[in-house]
Amino acid sequence: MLMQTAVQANTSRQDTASRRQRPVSLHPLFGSLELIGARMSFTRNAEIYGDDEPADYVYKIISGAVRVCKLLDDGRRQIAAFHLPGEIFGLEIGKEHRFTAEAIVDSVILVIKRSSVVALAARDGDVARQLWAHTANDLQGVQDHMLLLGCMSAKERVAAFLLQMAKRISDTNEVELPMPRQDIADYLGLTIETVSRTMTQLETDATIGLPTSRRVVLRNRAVLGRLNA
Amino acid sequence: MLMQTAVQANTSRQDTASRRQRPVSLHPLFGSLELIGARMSFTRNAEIYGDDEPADYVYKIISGAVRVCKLLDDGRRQIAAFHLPGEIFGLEIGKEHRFTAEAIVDSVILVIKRSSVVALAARDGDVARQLWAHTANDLQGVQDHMLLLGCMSAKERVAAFLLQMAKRISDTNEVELPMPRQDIADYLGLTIETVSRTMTQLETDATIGLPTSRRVVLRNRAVLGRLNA
DNA sequence: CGATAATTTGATTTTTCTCAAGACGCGTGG
DNA sequence: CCACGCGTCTTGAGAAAAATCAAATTATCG
Repeated sequence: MLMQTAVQANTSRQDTASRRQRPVSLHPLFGSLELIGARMSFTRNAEIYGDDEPADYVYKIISGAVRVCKLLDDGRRQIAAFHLPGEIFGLEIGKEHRFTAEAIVDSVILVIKRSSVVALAARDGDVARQLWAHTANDLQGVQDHMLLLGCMSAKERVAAFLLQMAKRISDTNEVELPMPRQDIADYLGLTIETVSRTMTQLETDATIGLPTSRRVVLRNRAVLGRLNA
Repeated sequence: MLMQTAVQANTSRQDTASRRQRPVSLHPLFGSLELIGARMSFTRNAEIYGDDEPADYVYKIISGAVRVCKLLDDGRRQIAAFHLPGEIFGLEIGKEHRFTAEAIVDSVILVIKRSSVVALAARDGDVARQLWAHTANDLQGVQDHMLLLGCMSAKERVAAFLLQMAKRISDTNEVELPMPRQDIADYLGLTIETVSRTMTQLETDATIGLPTSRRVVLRNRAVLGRLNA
């Protein structure tokens, strides 16, 4: 259940006054969600919701980062997506979540009752369309990810990942990755050693720079991009 | 453009009278589509729609089988999904298709104007929800596929594929696969040789039988299922 | 400063791919 | 009816990619 988990993980909840001062998001549908959601804090590695739990809430990241993943019985893990501030996750059409969501770093997350969003959609066709659009957008993301997992070499996967993160996090040539190597590995369908070696290799190529293990400088986007095609 | 492709591929179109005799599908939303769609025939390997073409139509398979795929510049191909009779594909929220759809075998397909479905959704909230549900269902399929591509060994992928096809095609222990080995390989992110070898190995194990290369008998579902976890 | 977690690196094994060739199935025409 | 050609499938041998196992190095935090 969300509340059990969240309450355990929650270390502080902003009061209503501080919420009101926040600028409203520009996101078409979910801008108004700030008004009906509650902020919650999750510490690093805290579970936000679990696989098979009721999907009674929708989440929007205020700050931090989240991984959405599935853990198989034998310990193998696939990370389906990373989410960053401003993004919405956990919206399902079915009754239950199909994946687990965890905070990658300490995160503040807006938690909205799903029923209130769905009720809004029932009255307003625009909102209904935006729910559809949101799911369609998720679909597109997973489809792109599928191409990566099905077609690409380790080097291509890492390159595609770095380009994607640079675009999403800073849209510059320098990124601070919020997630550890193991998360990157589980996202890309590789082992942590292969991710590490590939990064080193890209650095040796002078395709990227690695001031620290988490900080990446894209030195040659042409090469990184060509690795995709 | 659909019409260019489809008209080329189309060899016969049933007349209105014969369409009317067909039983209406039980699918909640799309049952009524029979009334507003046109039947078209596509020969084996004919393109139904192409990547980046306008997504002006939605498709429902009457008979045959379809692959939805993407071809990369360098010739690598990823098959995102197979579709079988009764299933709907090609529904997009954006203006253009993001994948290519091709007939795997000679197929008869109902072609429906997207605008007529979307117009219906604008008036009827139930229909709108069903469009959403359809996309959510696609999402679920791709998510499952992602787990397969990201986590599983060749043997596990083939086993999962065979179980899935058996369930969808006949729900018995014997299946006639409509697609060639190369399609299976491109679906599973493997080479044709690895698929072939894995099939042979499963047959040697007595886990499956292979009366012909396309016909598969599931002899030991327990073993096949355990390969998934 | 020490303990712990995260990352990198090395050596080796396993898996899968690649390249090559052979076998099989099927339809066509002799 | 059989031979031929063509597309599909299987099999084998060797190469390449990535995984695994193990250890060293680096960063982080109290």
